[in-house]
Amino acid sequence: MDSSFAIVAEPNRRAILSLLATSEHSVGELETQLQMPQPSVSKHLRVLREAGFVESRVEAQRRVYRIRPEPLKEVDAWLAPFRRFWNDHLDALERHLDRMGQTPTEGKNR
Amino acid sequence: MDSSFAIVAEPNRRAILSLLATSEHSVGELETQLQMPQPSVSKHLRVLREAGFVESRVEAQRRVYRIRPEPLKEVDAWLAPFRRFWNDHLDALERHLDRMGQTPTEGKNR
DNA sequence: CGGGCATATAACCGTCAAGGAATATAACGA
DNA sequence: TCGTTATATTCCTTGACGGTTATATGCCCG
Repeated sequence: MDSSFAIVAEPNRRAILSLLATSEHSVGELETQLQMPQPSVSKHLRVLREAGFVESRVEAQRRVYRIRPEPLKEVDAWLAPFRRFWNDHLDALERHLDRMGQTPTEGKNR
Repeated sequence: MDSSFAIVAEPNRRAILSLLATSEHSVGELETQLQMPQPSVSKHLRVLREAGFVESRVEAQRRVYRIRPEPLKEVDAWLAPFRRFWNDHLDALERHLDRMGQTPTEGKNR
């Protein structure tokens, strides 16, 4: 049971997930959209399914796959501590710097 | 030059990044904190450096590493289309499920 | 200059996972 | 039932990656 990151590391799996992000798709649809051999698609879907990234619904002879959010949510959660490196609203950063005693000479005009 | 996801897939590299998320650290500090052989740390740092996840500053005989946000930012960006699966206000989620087709399983609250 | 500390690189090895080809399973229609 | 479509599984090979050990590089200080 490797980490969710290892699952998402595979480019084809990311492609599959991206397609499923928009709407659910059958194996055949994924196959043609990605121009990738069917056994490959099935194998990646198996990995994704067993890792909880997708689930499938049976519809006649087709299996229709859709996203399951939980594992990607974990990935998202792991990123949280890093978001401040880019997201940070400027004012929060400024408050921090202010608290640190830095008087940013000038260059901050408002 | 593989994708940023492959870099982050490695658990030890994630550990390194997590440590650096708080503050910068020298190689030796990482080595002891993670209880991992020094060559391993250096190799992972090399991978992280070449992929742009970290950069190093020379301080006497030490190299002090710190985070560079860009690649993680890319990862974060890739997640964007999926966020609506969990972040979204409940009613948006319901709209989504409606669009995805009716799966009248129970448990419609969370 | 020489020795010691801090970090990087090299070489080797084992593992593991992805790709491809062939085949198996399952469900539909006639 | 048979044939066809849709998907899953198996087997095999191959390449990449991480761990380990040993060695190299670089910098400081006596």
